[in-house]
Amino acid sequence: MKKANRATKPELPRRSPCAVANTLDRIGDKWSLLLVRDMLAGKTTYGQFLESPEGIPTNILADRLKRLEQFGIIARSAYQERPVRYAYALTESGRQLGRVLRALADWGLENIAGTKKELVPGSFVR
Amino acid sequence: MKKANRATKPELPRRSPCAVANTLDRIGDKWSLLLVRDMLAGKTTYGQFLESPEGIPTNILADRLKRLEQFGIIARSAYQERPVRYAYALTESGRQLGRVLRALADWGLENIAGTKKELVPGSFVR
DNA sequence: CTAGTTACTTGCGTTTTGCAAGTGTCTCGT
DNA sequence: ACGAGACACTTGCAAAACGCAAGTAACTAG
Repeated sequence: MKKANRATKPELPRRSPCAVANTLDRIGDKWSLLLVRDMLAGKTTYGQFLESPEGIPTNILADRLKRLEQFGIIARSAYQERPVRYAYALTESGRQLGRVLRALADWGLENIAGTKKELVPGSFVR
Repeated sequence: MKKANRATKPELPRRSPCAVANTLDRIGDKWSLLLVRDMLAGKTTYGQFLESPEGIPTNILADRLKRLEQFGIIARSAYQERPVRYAYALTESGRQLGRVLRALADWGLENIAGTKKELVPGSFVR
């Protein structure tokens, strides 16, 4: 797994100047947007993310949190000392991904049988 | 690479009933939505997809076209016999992904410096 | 008969993913 | 003071996905 010190912006190799391509290079994988979904639903800690029904592996979770932080989509802060515990929260930039989430959810609801809108009621309803 | 006969619906293992998760399992990778973008911009052939600036590898392209067809997002049809040449086009379901593309493009434009809205003018403007 | 075009497939080395287990820090109960 | 437990990760390793280059198949045009 990639070794990168927390909170330093990585210069991603740019495939093209396309806004869609560049966005996908940041959040275009199977897990990143699920974490954003969870945060929009109010989750904030490592442990809470692990509880989601999709079952993200712990190493992937740690990696994605680091990436999202580096991209300025989320921010990490200690919510208590002794012992130190961290909370993750969406930045303004991250909150704006709500529109993407909503579009994805709407598409799934219309086009995939048996899918449900929310796991946590009231999270990203219109 | 996965061996699957064309146009048969694959039963994807369902990570959860969440609409977002299920949508991501279909199109949540670095290439699928770029193909949808290209089709919204009017591209239809294998050769045209290869011309896009991101430079998709040929085996990935063939695989993604097959997947998207299996999910009912695009449809393949021969646009000429002798020699047989194929055209790919979005289905109604695929066209509805335009909303996702627009959300992703808007986010990129606002949050990633140096990104541009379109490669082909008039493709998926509001 | 040779070259060119289109649409792929195949091989293979590299990277990413996923599962399980382990580590470090600190609290609490006895 | 000691052991169990919670939290937030890290490490090792096998399996899957990706990416590059080259090869194949079905024609057409010269």
